[in-house]
Amino acid sequence: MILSASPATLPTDDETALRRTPSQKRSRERVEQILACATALIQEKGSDAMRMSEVAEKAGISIGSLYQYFPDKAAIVRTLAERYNAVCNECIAAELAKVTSIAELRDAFSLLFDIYYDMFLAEPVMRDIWSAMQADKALREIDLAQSRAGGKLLADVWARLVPDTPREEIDSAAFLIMHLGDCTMRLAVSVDRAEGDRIVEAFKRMTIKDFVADGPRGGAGSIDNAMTRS
Amino acid sequence: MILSASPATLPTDDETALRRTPSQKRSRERVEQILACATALIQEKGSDAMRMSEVAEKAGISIGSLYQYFPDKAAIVRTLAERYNAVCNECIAAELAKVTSIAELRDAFSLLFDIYYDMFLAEPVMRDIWSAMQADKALREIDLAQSRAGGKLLADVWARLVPDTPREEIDSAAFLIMHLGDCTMRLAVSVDRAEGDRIVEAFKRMTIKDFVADGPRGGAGSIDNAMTRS
DNA sequence: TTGCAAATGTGAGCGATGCTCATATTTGTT
DNA sequence: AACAAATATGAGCATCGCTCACATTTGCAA
Repeated sequence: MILSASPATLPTDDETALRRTPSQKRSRERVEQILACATALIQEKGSDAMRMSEVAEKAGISIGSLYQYFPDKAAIVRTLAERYNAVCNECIAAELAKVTSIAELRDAFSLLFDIYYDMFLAEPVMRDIWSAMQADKALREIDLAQSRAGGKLLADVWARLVPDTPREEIDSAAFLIMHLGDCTMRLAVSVDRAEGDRIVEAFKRMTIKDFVADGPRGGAGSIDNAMTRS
Repeated sequence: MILSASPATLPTDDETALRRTPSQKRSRERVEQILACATALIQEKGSDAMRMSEVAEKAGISIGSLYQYFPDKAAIVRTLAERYNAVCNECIAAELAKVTSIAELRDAFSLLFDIYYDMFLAEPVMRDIWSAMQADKALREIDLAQSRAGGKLLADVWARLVPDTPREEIDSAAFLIMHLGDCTMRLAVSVDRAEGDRIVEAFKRMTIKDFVADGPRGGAGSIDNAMTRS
């Protein structure tokens, strides 16, 4: 599991998500333990079926203690979501940093979605959390913020490569692509593996055509550029 | 509102969703009234915050009567979802029926997503239902079935136009495009109108490039066809 | 019209669950 | 040792989906 493997390198919890900032060592450990137990329970039965009483019991603490740190059940899920996002962000930033040409952008994008797909396949908890997303408004906002952040990274690169396209258009297209990447992953892992693979490939081809055609508006390479623009 | 405007032309309720098939006129009216009140409440406060007691009260019936027809709260939402789907299906089938060339397919697709976008903009209840989707497994399956159904319509047309592409690949790509269409609509209506418009346009361009390049695999029109295939 | 079974209606209340709060215990500091 | 701040506790409250035993209405045959 991504999170438990290297908790030290991950960002500290968003303070807004915690009810009380743990100042003593014992309580800081307890927060980590709560998150670990919640992760295990989500893996076992899903975030929806996860009971706060179960989390407390598994962590060996009382219900009251649980609520000392997390204002509500959703806050636990949100904290985990933000940690997963941080991992994704590092991947995206690392891959896009190297890009200096459209061909490289295409390759980076292809690789990025392979990595992303592997993560989704390997992390049932991550999948569950994104499934629960729609039910929680705050979680949805975290998700969109994530797509915006990734989209901005992509748009910065993209804008440099196709300087004649309006920035607004680039931003919206990059935001959309990042978001649809998420959607594609969720879809791909919900069907059988063979179809999941075909779906991910189809998505990559679709988006890559966007790049090869020199930007979101379609460039000289696109046959029907004039018609599409009208 | 789509549903209340022409309830007679809509498909009768999926029998599996109803606990008891209403045989008398009174109860059939009651089912419709329940759905109408539920729609109003979802519009007002969202399906999550909608209380069964409120639905009963607004419909002027008892809690018990409510549960005579709908086995649970989700069943009400599901029934509404299926009605919205039926409307969408008719649109898709109607537009795709006319298509005999790739250019026509492109135009039909463009028009289809404009219609779809308008529906999403005009129907807050529809939006809410799709947001609640992830929380309900059965609802998610309805959604995927819908994408599969639309995808099949698209794949049939597509396969005729690009006969050399493996059918499996076409099916997966068409399924993906339909699903991503949904995702794009949900995203577009969750941001401000100007950005929503740009997002829908970006999606259409992305998918249209897919068609113009002669199929999901990319055809002779695609510059880097050989590279993409490898 | 009357009688009767099937259909439909009712709402008190059960069970489950997220969460609170008054109180008890532990920790760090002087 | 004393004390305040931090932390821990769990009985119990409030909410909500849903059930069930019983009442009422409807359609129909005699």
